[in-house]
Amino acid sequence: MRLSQYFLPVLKEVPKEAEIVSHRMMLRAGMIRQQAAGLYSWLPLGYKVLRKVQDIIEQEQNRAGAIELLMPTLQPADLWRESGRYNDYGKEMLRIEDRHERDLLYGPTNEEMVTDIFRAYVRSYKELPLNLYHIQWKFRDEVRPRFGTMRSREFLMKDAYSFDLDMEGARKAYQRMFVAYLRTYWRMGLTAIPMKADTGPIGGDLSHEFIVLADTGESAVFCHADLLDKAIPSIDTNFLGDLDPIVDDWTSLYASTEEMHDAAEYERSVPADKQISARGIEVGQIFYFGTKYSEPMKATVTGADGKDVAVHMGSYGIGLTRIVPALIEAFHDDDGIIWPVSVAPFEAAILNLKSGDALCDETCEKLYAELQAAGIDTLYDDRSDGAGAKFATADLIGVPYQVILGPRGAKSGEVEIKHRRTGERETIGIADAVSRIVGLVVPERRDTV
RNA sequence: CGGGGCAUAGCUCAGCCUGGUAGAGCACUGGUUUUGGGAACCAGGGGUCGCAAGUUCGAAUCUUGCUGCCCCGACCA
Repeated sequence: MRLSQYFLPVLKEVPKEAEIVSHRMMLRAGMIRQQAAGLYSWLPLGYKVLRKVQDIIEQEQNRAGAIELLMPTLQPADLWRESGRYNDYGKEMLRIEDRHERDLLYGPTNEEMVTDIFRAYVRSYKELPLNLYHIQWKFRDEVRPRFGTMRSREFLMKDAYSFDLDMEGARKAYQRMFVAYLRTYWRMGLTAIPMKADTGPIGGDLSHEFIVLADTGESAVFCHADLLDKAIPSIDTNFLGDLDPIVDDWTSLYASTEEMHDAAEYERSVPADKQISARGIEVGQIFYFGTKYSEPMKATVTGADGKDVAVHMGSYGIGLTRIVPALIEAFHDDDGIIWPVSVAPFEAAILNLKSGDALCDETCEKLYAELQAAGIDTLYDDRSDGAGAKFATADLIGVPYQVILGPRGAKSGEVEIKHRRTGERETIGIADAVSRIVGLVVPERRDTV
């Protein structure tokens, strides 16, 4: 993309409403625009990141055997009356009436609707297990939305729902999502730790929140330090096989959010030099809830013994519009964002320090064409601005690798490659620049391991 | 939902206390000179001072009501 042809409204000054670093940087980098409290437009740069996050989530959900569909944002109130939640949910749920005076609601979640789809078509235990997911906009009328898209009223969420004949089947479904989540966050460059979470009235141990450690996190968390560098299940993990060893390994070390924290157990099981007490951002939750919806909504299948049983369900959420700011909280410095390659809006940027100079223009055009031909998602800063402005913009929007070319280099046949994350700079012959960028970028995509 | 605060140019803000022709920096337009870390100079354009009522000869400024937004807390399947 040529920057002169793009829409990238970066801000030099910080809008006063932004408090935390990710919110400030999303506004400054021209990623989002607030339209009302808790409502945001995603501008091109922000939307590009959001799409990359979505692609990774879809790939890993599909790999784990979940099947994608799409349910509407508006739902009939009657479904929620069946489960009893229409009255229970409170003012967080946005209620709407259509022209025929039918009660609708803007969905805050989709258990009822997916259960309705399931019960309409599935009759036999032979059709199980089943896991259906979608990625759709949700709305919760938060009393106090804040921190930009970290806690907005309208938000994009991946929610998966598993259906199984019994508790044991549901446990396996849960484990598949557990492993898929480990891979999903890792692919985005995030270290997300599964922590014991509250299961409410259901009980049991089948609920985890996936937490990214960050100073600005909303909740206090406690965990064993070794969880921070545990190996991630590989791309050839067999999701139809036995996942117990992986899940057991990850859940054998102490990790808990504040609500479930057991201080005595923490002190007893975690050596003092391994104790991590920090703040964290919840970027996902997986949850087994049994027959909570299948019973009242009569989502049953006929078992091998000829008897009808209510299916055991679980739900598995990832907040996409929260992951983007969480990534920024995890990866930034004073100059701006530092995107991991796998979610970066552009993988490399070419900075033409003297647009209008014939040799600079010609060399940059050639590099741009070659990088694109090599499959690198490239931003070419061909604006007529000064060098300083180009450096500042590139650093702010966080492109992982900058290919910097000025009149000096154009003459001597060299470019400078700046690594955004480390600040490292290397000078390299122009002829070698493209293969060098490919060599740096491709392994960091994390899409083949 | 309790408490606090803010609303003036696209952005950050001054002016308000003590009523009298609406300002600065950045951004934008034209021009000249620049060009390796958000350039300099010259000349321009841009405002129902959030909305409504009131007080006054006169309101950005004082009063009342409303709306929107932010911060702290409570809340967060």
